[in-house]
Amino acid sequence: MNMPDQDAVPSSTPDPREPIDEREPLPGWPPRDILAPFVLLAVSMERAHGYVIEDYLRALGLFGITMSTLYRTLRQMEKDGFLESTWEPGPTGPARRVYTITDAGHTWLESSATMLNAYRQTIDRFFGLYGAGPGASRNQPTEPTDEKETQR
Amino acid sequence: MNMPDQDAVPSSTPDPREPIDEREPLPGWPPRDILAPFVLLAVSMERAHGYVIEDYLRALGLFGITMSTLYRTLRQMEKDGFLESTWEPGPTGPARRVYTITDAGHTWLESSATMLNAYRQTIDRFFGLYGAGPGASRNQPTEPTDEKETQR
DNA sequence: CGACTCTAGGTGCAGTATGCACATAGCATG
DNA sequence: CATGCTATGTGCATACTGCACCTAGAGTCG
Repeated sequence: MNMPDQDAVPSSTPDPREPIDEREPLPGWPPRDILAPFVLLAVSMERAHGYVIEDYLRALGLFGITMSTLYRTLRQMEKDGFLESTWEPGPTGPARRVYTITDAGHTWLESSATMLNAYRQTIDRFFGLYGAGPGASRNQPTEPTDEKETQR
Repeated sequence: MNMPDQDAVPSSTPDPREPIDEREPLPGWPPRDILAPFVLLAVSMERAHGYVIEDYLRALGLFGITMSTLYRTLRQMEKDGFLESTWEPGPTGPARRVYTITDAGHTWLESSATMLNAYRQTIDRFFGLYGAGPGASRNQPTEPTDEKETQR
C-alpha cells in the first residue's frame, strides 16, 4: 500500500529509472529464440537429423514442437554458422540431412546456457514472490528489495 | 533415442511418435505469453499502475521490458478478464490507470505457476544433459529417462 | 497566460517465432 | 505403377515484442 503511491517522486528528482541498470544487455530476458539452445544441445550430443533431434527435444520436455518449426530452426542455425549438414542415406526411406555442431555452435551453446540459467533464476524469483502471497511485498518483497525500493 | 540410426523403425511398426503424448495440451512448452504471468503476479501483490508494475518486473529480473509492451500486455489481460482498471489521480502528474486482479486472474495465475514450474523443469533437464557432455546420452541420458523412455 | 517539461499511457510498424496446412521427393511394398 | 510412409521444406496466419512516435494532463517559470 505504501509503495505504489510514493513511487512518482517529485519532479525535482533526476528520474531514477533510466540510467541505472536496464542499459546492460543482460542475457536471460526476454527469452528469445528459446528453442535453439535445446536443438543445439541435442546436436552437440551426437550428429543427428530431424527426427532424432525431435526425440531429444521430447526427452527434454518439449513436446509441443512441430517438425516445421524444428526444420526451420535448423536451417536458420546453419545459416548462422552454428550447425553444418550433409545428406546421408538412412537404413530405410529417403536420405536425411544430418547436422553437426560447429565451433561457433559450441560457443553459442555456452552463452545460451548462461541465458537459460538467468531465465531460471527469474522463474525462481517468481516463485519467491508467489509463495510470499498477496501483500507480502509491502513489508519484505522477499529478496529483490536491494536495488528497487531504495532508489525511488 | 540412444541409437540415432535405428530410430526410424521399419514401416511395419505403428509409428511411435504420433498418437502418444503430444496430444495433451501440456502446459510448460513452448513458453507462450511469458510476460503475462509476471505482470499478473505483480498486480496480485497490490493494486498497481504501469510504473509500479515495471518496478516489480525489474525486481523479478525482467529488465528488458519496454513500457509499450507492458501497457499492451495489461490492456490485453484486461480484455481477457484477468485484470480490471480504474483511473485514479496520483500525487502528481496525470491520472494513472490502476489495475486490480480478478478472480479469473487469480485462477489463471495459478495455472501460470504450473506452467512456469514445468518450464523450469525443462531448463533443469537441459542442464542435466549439458553437464553430461557430448556422447553421454548414448549410454545414460542423465535423468530425463524416468517418465519418457518408458512410455514409448 | 504561453511555452516548456515531465509523467502516464497508448499506437503504428516492422521483425521474429511459431503452428497449421500443404507440398515435394525418395523409398518400399504389393 | 499405385499407394503409403519417411524426411524435409514452404506459405500463410497469428502472437509477442521493440522502436519510434503520439496524446494528454500537470507542474514550472518568465
